[in-house]
Amino acid sequence: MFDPAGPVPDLSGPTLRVARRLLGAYLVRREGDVLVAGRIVETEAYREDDPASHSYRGRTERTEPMFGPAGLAYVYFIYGMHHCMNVVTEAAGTGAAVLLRALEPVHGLETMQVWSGRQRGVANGPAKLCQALRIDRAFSGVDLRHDARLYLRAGPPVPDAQVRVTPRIGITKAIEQPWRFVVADHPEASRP
DNA sequence: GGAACGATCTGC
DNA sequence: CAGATCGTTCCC
Repeated sequence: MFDPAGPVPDLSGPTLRVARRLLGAYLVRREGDVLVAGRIVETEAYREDDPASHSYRGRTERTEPMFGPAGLAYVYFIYGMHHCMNVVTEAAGTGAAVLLRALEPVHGLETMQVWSGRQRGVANGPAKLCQALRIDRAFSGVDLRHDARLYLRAGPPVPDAQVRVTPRIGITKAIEQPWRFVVADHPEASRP
């Protein structure tokens, strides 16, 4: 089980390695007395030299957090109705991040069910996990290492034998890059 | 000012 | 596989 006062995960190093390393870490959401947490089981890496990345064409108001220090949140609004959340990586000045695509609920499942309006599969998708944790653009730019309402905590590392690497999902550029990381055979992953 | 598009999800 | 639905970006 996650420790709400435990250490922050190691977010240093290249984006691909951070995306891999974030598997098994906990994303925690606190709203007043309510605490909700999920274990990260699916991620995707987005680098600055990557045509599929929002940072590829330089800084904009929306993507500004991507160019901040590792550990910031980058949350964007997509398709007129969904939010997706990233963990920013690399040194300040470099635009890169890791998209969180699925969580395994580990605390506050009932709250996630209410917040997401679902009974099952509350966080098995990038937009669904934002619903389950009530994350929206207001959180873009917060420091996930120190924020009181949304933060990361280290978890037991996931062994290599349990990690599957595949191309990223839902993009139209750089579709061949195997930059998606999934905990193998995990029921909460958005896809095998 | 306007148009095209999108790191999704659901339901047919 | 089409449709929802609107912020962001880019071009005029």
